[in-house]
Amino acid sequence: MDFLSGLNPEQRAAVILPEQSALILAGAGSGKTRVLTTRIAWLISTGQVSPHGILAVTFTNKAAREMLLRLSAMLSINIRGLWMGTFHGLCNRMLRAHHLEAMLPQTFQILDSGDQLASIKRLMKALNVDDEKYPPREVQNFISKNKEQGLRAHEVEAFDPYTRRRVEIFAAYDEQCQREGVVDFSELLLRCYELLTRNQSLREHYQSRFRHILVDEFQDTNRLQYQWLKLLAGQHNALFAVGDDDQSIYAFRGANVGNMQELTRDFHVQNVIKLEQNYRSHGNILDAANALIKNNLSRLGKNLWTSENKGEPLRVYEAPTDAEEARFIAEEARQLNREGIHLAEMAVLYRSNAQSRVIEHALVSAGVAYRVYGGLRFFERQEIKHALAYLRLIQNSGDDNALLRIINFPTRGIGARTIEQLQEAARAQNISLWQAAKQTSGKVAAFVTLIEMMTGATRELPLPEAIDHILLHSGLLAHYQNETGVKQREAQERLENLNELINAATLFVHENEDDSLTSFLTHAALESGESQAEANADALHLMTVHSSKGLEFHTVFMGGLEEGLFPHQNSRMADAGVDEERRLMYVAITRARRRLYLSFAQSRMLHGQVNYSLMSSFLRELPEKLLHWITPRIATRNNFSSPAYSTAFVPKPPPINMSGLGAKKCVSVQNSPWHISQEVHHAKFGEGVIIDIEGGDSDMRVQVKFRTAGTKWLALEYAKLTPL
DNA sequence: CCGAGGGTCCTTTTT
DNA sequence: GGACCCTCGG
Repeated sequence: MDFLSGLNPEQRAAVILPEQSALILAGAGSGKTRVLTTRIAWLISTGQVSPHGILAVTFTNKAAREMLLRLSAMLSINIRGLWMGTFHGLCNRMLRAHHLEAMLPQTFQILDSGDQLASIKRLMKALNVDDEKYPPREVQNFISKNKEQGLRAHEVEAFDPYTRRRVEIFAAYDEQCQREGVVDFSELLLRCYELLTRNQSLREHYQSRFRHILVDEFQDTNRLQYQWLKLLAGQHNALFAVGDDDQSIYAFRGANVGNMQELTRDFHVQNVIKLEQNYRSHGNILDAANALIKNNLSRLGKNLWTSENKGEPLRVYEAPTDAEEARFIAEEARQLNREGIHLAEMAVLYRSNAQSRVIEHALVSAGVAYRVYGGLRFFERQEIKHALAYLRLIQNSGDDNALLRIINFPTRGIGARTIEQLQEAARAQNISLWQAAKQTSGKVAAFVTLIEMMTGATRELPLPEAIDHILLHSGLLAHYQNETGVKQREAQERLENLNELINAATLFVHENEDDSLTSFLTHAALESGESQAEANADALHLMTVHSSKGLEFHTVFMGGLEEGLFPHQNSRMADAGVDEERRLMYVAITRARRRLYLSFAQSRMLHGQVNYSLMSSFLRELPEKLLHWITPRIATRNNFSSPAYSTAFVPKPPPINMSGLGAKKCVSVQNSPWHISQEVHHAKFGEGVIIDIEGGDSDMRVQVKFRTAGTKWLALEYAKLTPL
């Protein structure tokens, strides 16, 4: 088998495992996608199973596409019968095929999280629920979390009135969705799971079909997903799970790393294969990653190694301010680019999105092209959702969400009062808003006529032409074309996006056998699309550490390594939160192939206020010998004081903008050895940073933010503070 | 029906 | 600082 050549012994062992369940612990950069695809190719080409007998599951559409692409490059035979997709995509497929058994209309629509929230708000209004006491977002979370645990409203344990009320809303919400023929993301999974649980013949059909089930990123599965897999695997099928517990960074959205241990128990996994050889990074980078992640106690255990050389040390930069840090990154990226590294081969990673602003500003100033990942996706844009709502209403008149979105957009003089009356009428007769609208006259009736005309006119049209028709006759195009003044630019962009929607539909029709409207709407919901075009342009990548998972770059800038930001303050509360933050840092480090910059700032603008922080504890966990400090290294790291540091490396004192007290403070700062942002040590409280200073020479008091002991005011006369 | 203005919140995200 | 949401006034 020529595709087996080039695999290392562990990869090969994983690929040619006999037909049994297995857990492959695949470290970062160890070639896990290759192992997965080669395994499938090997199973098929050795005749052990036909493509028909394989189910391959991923989390993202991107991963599914990539696997399919690689697989078709390896195999010459037709792999049509093979099911490959995301959990949601696969569940959708089963539900459509068995919609009657699943008690859904064939053309059921999928609610994205925004639609779901709108749906919940509408319901709560109808039920007269106080949205101060029950914030809709929280209710949404409550519903999704429970569904992801496999629980229906009546199965949720509610011991307090607060939870009981939320359970009631949960139940009413599910009823509303059922009535309207819509399904939210977690419902796709839960409904499919229930379908297979209740329907023995269907379950047995799929069980006997999918002899091999392969799962990517297994550490990210939630409870329901694991149960779904277990159900499909039954007693006899082989569940081949690939994952990395050290890269589990999605506990906050329900991922359960424990599924890995559970898998080995439930499926009597004989041997766990570890892929530890890394094909991505130089040695120093891996050594740093290994040293860091060792501090997590509950691990399955793994140590990355490479046959490559050590490479260069990690470069550490301490900046006085976030703006300075950004300026450094921009400058360095520009320099590297001049030396021949493509901008697209570099990435700036950060813990939270708010950090991108300063960096973008610096990049603009330095004239460095960049691209920010994340943010609004194509199908989530307001104008696209409006256009799709027309299509949804045409498709399924029971879709109240869709009707409400467009009944007065573009404005056609139907006000809030009219809409309320419509909702009351619908509720009273237990009918859809559409049906209620049909009973009225006047402006609402005109709207009904408009939709009916559209329905008739588009029935026989190919999808792109149908969309074109709707854009024109709904008045959407005219609405944006008529925008003037400050909004004109924005409207122009929206018009371009609407045009792009027609292109997307054209492409969709070309690429899919099933080019029905339902299919397109499903596509829009399940694949919200790229956030920005121009993927080919050579631009520096900006993204959160989370979204960098799975990617790699020649050079990585990891910014904002400050205690409280990374690890994030809020993670201290969460169960094993700091461990998850550490895994996140591990992900960040292992993105770099050749060069890794680690930087932090003494002060940072956060929530509109200047914030002073200590260096991240994660940076301290990295072995000194792997690091090269670009700025003078911090004194504590040497165990001797470094006078050079404070004088040479605080070019300008951080701004203090309290007009009245400002002058006094500045004097104090200049005359005393203490200044804001200075790192200090206290005999009892440990290490901290000065964040405020008050009083004169003799009765001077400083406010210190300690690493562990919180923030305290200390009188310098009494407190034993030593500069670090 | 719109837009200005005020209050509130602020970690991470895919489907 | 700024995104978002709601309210109130024209």
